[in-house]
Amino acid sequence: MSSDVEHMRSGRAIATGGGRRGTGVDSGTVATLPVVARNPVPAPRLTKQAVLVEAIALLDEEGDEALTMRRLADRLGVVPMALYRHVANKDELIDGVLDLAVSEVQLPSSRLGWRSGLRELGHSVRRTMLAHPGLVAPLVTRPSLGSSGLAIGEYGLAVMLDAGFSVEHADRGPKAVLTYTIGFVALEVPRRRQGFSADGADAPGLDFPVEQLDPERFPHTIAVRPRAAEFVSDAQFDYGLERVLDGLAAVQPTGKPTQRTTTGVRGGGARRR
Amino acid sequence: MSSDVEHMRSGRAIATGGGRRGTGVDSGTVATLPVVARNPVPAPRLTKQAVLVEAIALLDEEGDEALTMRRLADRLGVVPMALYRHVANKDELIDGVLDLAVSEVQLPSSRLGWRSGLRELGHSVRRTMLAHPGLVAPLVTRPSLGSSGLAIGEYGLAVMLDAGFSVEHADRGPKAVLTYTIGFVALEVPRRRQGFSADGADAPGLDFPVEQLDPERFPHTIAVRPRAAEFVSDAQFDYGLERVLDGLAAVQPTGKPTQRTTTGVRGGGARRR
DNA sequence: TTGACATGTGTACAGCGTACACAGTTTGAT
DNA sequence: ATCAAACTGTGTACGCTGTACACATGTCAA
Repeated sequence: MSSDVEHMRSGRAIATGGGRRGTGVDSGTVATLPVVARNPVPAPRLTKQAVLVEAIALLDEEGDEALTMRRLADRLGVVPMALYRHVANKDELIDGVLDLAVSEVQLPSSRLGWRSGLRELGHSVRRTMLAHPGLVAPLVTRPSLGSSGLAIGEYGLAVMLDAGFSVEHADRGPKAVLTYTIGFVALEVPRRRQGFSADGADAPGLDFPVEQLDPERFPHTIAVRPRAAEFVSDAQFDYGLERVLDGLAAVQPTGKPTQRTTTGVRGGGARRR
Repeated sequence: MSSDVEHMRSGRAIATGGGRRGTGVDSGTVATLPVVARNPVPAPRLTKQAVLVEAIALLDEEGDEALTMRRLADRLGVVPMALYRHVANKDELIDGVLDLAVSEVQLPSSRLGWRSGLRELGHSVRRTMLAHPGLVAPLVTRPSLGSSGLAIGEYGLAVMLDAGFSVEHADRGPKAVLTYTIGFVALEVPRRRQGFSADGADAPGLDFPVEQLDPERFPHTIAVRPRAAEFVSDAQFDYGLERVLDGLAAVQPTGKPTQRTTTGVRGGGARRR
């Protein structure tokens, strides 16, 4: 879950826990006010959590360009500089938001077997990223890998080692799956953003209609044209994912045969179980 | 050829700010010379090409954050707004630069066979993008796909159809390869940017040392730790790429067996044993 | 000569991230 | 009970960004 956003600071210090503020024992200068007027509630101060949560909401609602310190501060009813008491700068804000989103990724059951496990992992990652399209750019752009990312890695590792893969394969296999998955979503998101017709009437991401392609240069592209629009489809995602999984099956240690539906026979189908 | 910097028309005294435009080049003398010194040469005007070429140079030399209209204009010895005669806005500039870079991708020989062809294509794309790290973010971020991108698609399609793959596989297979490749490079570039030691002493992209991971939560990750740094290695790239290719081999039509080459292929070792 | 057209200049503006000095409240030590 | 230190939010200000707009200049066709 989200919770562990901050703790990774080496020193404790940060803490920011929820409840620590004590009862106001003093009275002091406040005397000018009636005693009763003191608000017993410690006042809901801004916290890093609150900032990150609001940031992700802003991102989801208004897109990545809308995420500015000023707008975020506005939504929190606060002046822009107030945010800097809780995040060092905008980069740290984005890292925090990213980790928050990554923490939403649902890890598949660990009883699943390597193939189903990795497949579900890929789907889960894609689902989460599509829910926060504004975070895809930061995801591929930033080097940081929060603890939530580590948990994903741990899952992949575990499921592969359990299946009898060597350490090398267990390490690299899930990385390949995630690389493919993240790459797909990264390419997919901007193409979804600009509308495209699923029937392939016009290929998304092309600056010009297929009609005016030079038949000399692009004979096959023209012939296959109706498929161009498929770059962002579920089916295309599944297809590539299954190919990676097939590739892993091909190097699986022979000791434990998996239910790969045998038959190198075409099968062609994207999904196999 | 980036040096087509300006030309400073002699006649013009108007000034335009004093000192800048230092980009040097010609004719220090001048000034206060006979008024008649009209320049008969039509003057090498700024062109869109020149702007794009200079932009890519700026990007490569100083990183993506350095690519601003003002800095680019400076390098061209011109006022910022002058650029807008050649590109509609910064987005179009970036699209142009991106397409220019993509056009540098060397397509492998078409006699190569699907497996080697796609492998070389992946390597070629990666090589090109690593040569222009500042362009990776735009590559995954923008929906546009210039004609150079189409040529890459055409190549993949051709090599697959030649090998006897069905239209569906010929369409989707190369897309899977490219998705993986682009995803890998996208993840790789920011991790390369922040230094990391290849020996895995500290894993890149981690905000904290492996030592302080909770052994309960991350047992396998800790055990495998030396491999963490490998996220950005050539070997990891090759590994995943070979898995995708294996996956395609698994759905290859049986009619034409391919030489599942175990040979050669650049040092990139991820081979099975 | 004229005048349309293309190209580069200069100024200006809104918006961005954030440095810095300050004010209010809360807390801990005395 | 007092006082100093510490947080946390405020206000102002700076440098940088992309780019709208009006204008100066150079070229070429009529």
